[in-house]
Amino acid sequence: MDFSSRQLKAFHLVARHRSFARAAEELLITPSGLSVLIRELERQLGFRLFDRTTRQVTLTAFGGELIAVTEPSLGALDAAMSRIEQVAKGRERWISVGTTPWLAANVLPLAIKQFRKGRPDLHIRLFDGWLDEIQQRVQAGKLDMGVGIFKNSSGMRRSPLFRFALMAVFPDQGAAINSAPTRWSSLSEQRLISLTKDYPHQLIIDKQLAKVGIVCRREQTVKLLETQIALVEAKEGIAVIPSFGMLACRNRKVTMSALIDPVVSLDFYQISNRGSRLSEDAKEFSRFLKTYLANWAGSSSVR
DNA sequence: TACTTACTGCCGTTACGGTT
DNA sequence: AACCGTAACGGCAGTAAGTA
Repeated sequence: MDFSSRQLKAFHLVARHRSFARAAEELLITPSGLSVLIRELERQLGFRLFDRTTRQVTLTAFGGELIAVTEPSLGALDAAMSRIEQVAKGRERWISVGTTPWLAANVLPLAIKQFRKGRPDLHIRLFDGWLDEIQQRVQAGKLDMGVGIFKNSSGMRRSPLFRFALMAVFPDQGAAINSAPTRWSSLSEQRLISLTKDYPHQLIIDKQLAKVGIVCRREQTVKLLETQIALVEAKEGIAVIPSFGMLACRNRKVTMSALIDPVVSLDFYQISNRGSRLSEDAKEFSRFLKTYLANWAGSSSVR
């Protein structure tokens, strides 16, 4: 069996458009040419990919299986080709990094700005999305790396970037940071403003609360860290957040306090595709980010 | 060794026919 | 009329064999 990436691309286009004519248009060939392309692919594979009449084109069961198997590879191939093309064309170099929206809005841009002072030739493309979305893109080769609280997963290379602590956020107590730490046990009976379970750190917080047998009155569950902090400011309850969330508290009348007994840490990881080597550029940015996060945490005492 | 020629395979087109 | 399939054909590039 020996088929070309062009045949594979043609197959995906016909599957997507459910039409030879429209797929051929996108491929910039005539429908007849596309028909031959698909027929030849089917001959090489030894099975039909589409059931077609002059009225409709539908994927066969085998075609459906082939789509599922080849989609990630084709995506990775496209991404790799476009990266190589960019390097070949403009000598400009790109790496792409995915992270969650809050980090993408509050932490990464400044890190990128600082990194680019030393490497103006290397551009960073930032993707903001949820963890599963980032993981899928890394797997498909559309992102060089992802940054966040990722679970270990087969096919993914995961390495720790930084460790954050959990902190409690209270309505204003006269200072941004309360030097006296807060015990988990003292959260008992507090009204808690939580994030949805989309956030892995919320699961860790819930687990810790359950572990030490604390029953909090679950006041509200919200989607954004900013909303969570704003509700604490409005004295609707308290929150438990990762220390990197301190940025979100800067312009709010709230007081943060380190949580102890026990100190619970939150690991931030960098993930990349196990199947492909991380480029030297991506490795360089990764090393920079590690140092940057450590300095950033130190300067804003968020550890 | 360098060049020419013939062959082969790939990719595409046009023209036309069949089906809905 | 719209759409897909088939047949015939052309252009191009690669390869093997022949020749000076």
